[in-house]
Amino acid sequence: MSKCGRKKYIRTNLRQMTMETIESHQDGRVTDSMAEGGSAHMQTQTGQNSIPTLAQVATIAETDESAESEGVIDSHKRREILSRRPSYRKILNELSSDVHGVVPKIEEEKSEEEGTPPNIATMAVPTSIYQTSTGQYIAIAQGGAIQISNPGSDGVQGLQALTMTNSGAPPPGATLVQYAAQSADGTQQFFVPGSQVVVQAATGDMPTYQIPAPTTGLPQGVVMAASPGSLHSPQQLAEEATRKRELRLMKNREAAKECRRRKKEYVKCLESRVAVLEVQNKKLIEELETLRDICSPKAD
DNA sequence: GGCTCTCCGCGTCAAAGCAA
DNA sequence: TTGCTTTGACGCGGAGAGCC
Repeated sequence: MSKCGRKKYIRTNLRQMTMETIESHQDGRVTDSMAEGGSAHMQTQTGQNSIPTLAQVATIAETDESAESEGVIDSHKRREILSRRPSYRKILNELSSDVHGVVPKIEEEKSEEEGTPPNIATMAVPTSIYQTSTGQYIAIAQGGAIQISNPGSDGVQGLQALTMTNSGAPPPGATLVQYAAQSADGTQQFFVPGSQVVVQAATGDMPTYQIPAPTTGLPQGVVMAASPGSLHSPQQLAEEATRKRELRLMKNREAAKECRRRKKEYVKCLESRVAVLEVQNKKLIEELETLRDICSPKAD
């Protein structure tokens, strides 16, 4: 069996286990909501049968539990929950609001910490971080110092000197950045926050990029800076499409990492929850046995 | 040492979810 | 409706353990 074959086998088993969990719930209190879908498979909006996810199972379990404790269930709400794809963050945060102290809350975006390239994280806290089309990171500190790091290098090794000029008559609030392009084609593009997108290049051997202070009301977020000049030629359009794709892939790469981290945290929380409930269950069984002994003494 | 198995993380794609 | 985010699924490669 190949690697992928084995993985698929494991996944299939996981799905099977999940299905069994769902089916066991069909005998219980959530049967009405499950019956709406017609089967244990979730009915998606596109009409496809999809396998319920771990999170959905957890949601069902959570709903089941709350039904037991509160006795009142909004079936419509449950159907709504079951029909949606879950968000680990949301589920975990909801759990944490229900069970304080047991389930740690997933923190919102730690942008300062997680969004910072590893090579820059150990240096002075920058106010802006840009990425060039070649993967280099450019950090602009509050003092105006600019640092460039290569993604492959470690720490300060990737730093490159950068020349800043304020000569001439720059527009108010603008800082002129001169960066000697070292790529083969001599082109450099920056990814800059949306509120700071104005990039201007001078013709000649040394391209000049202008990054004014954020004065616009544009939403924050990393936006790829368009190369100077018009984008009307097919080649430029193709380059723009390529840049957009690279940006999308980069974002999705980071999103996937974050999603996996959340999923791991979510699974850990579920495991700890299981442990707590098992202990509770054991205690209740012992209590029940004790009460039985008291209420029905042996007739000797 | 080489081989196989198993686990893990990553990058990518596609589709669902969601907010404006 | 649209654009962005989130997440399941897939394939790949690396690492560690066990076996020969």
